[in-house]
Amino acid sequence: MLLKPTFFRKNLISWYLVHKRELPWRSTRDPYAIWLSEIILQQTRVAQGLPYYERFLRAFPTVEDLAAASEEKILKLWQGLGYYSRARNLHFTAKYIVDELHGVFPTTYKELLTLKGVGDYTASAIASICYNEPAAVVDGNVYRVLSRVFGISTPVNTTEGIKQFKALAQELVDEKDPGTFNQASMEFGARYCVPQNPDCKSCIFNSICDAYASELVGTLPVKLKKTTVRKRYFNYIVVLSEAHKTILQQRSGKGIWQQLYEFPLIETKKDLTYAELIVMNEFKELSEELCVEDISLYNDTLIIHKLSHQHLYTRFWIAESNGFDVKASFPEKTEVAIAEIEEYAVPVLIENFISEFSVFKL
DNA sequence: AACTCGGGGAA
DNA sequence: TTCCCAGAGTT
Repeated sequence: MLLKPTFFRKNLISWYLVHKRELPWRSTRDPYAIWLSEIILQQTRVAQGLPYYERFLRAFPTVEDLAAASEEKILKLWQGLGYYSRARNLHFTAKYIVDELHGVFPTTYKELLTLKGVGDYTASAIASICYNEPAAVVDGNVYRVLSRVFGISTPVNTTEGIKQFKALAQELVDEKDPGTFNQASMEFGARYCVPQNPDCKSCIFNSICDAYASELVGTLPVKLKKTTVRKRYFNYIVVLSEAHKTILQQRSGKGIWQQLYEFPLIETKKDLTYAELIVMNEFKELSEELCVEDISLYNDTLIIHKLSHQHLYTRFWIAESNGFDVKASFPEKTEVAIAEIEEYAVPVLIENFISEFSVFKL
């Protein structure tokens, strides 16, 4: 029973050294760069995160630069990447490291775990890659590889599954070069032991793989199905003044898109017709304050924006106004010159509208 | 233990 | 369409 872990460990690293991709964070052990890359790559494919990593490192070469930046600027740079709390935690932790730790990163798994936005995976990744600490990482790739090779059908998204896979990975991790082992197990899952139709016939592990022997490759890893998605109906009021200005407001409180900007929003339980919208008190108050003269529907067919747990059925309403003064009546709303609208961090739903709406062009 | 938090790519 | 990605924080 000692044979399989040894075989797995040795061959995995050999495979990695031949097949690994050259990625920018693989040519450094600077904890700032590694930390930044790991935060960006949480629940994010390498191809999607890579340009963001390059832009962040160019804009903020050191943790001091990041700490000194405004949250607005960081969120704008993060725009489109999703899971925006990562950006806010990134900023918070940068300031913490500069202000409280004299700009020096913690060097152990245990200490790294105390940083906001750094959980078990990220603490293990930084500790192993930067400081050679044998802390095993378990991400989506590792769950897949280990569940198949070792034939483990415990659901991965349960307390028991998380514990079991972490223990197995910890048992397997190379004590002498944990950083390379960790990256190898993830790379193998991402590039070879893929979710759908992996090429098992040519796999270096097909002689020891439990799932291959028992034809369970298609059913492992086991994952408990998630809850159903919630439907929401968004009506954005895009105000246009004669002075070429519009109104944006910043989302606050809990929920999606915290701190990002959007047009004034009227949310309802069901889809709204023109006649239903204009008799709503919420709409009447808004249009009165903003001196709305005329309103028309921009998108005839609903725009469906899909998030993990929500489907947003969206309509944009174009409201023409002959001028407004938001400071007095709506302190939470911001008057924005249309020419400067791209300065604001907005959700992709809003960005898509801005880039296709003719009035906003040029 | 269950929920929430984005967006995009692949099949 | 469905699945899932170099997960973490909150309830």
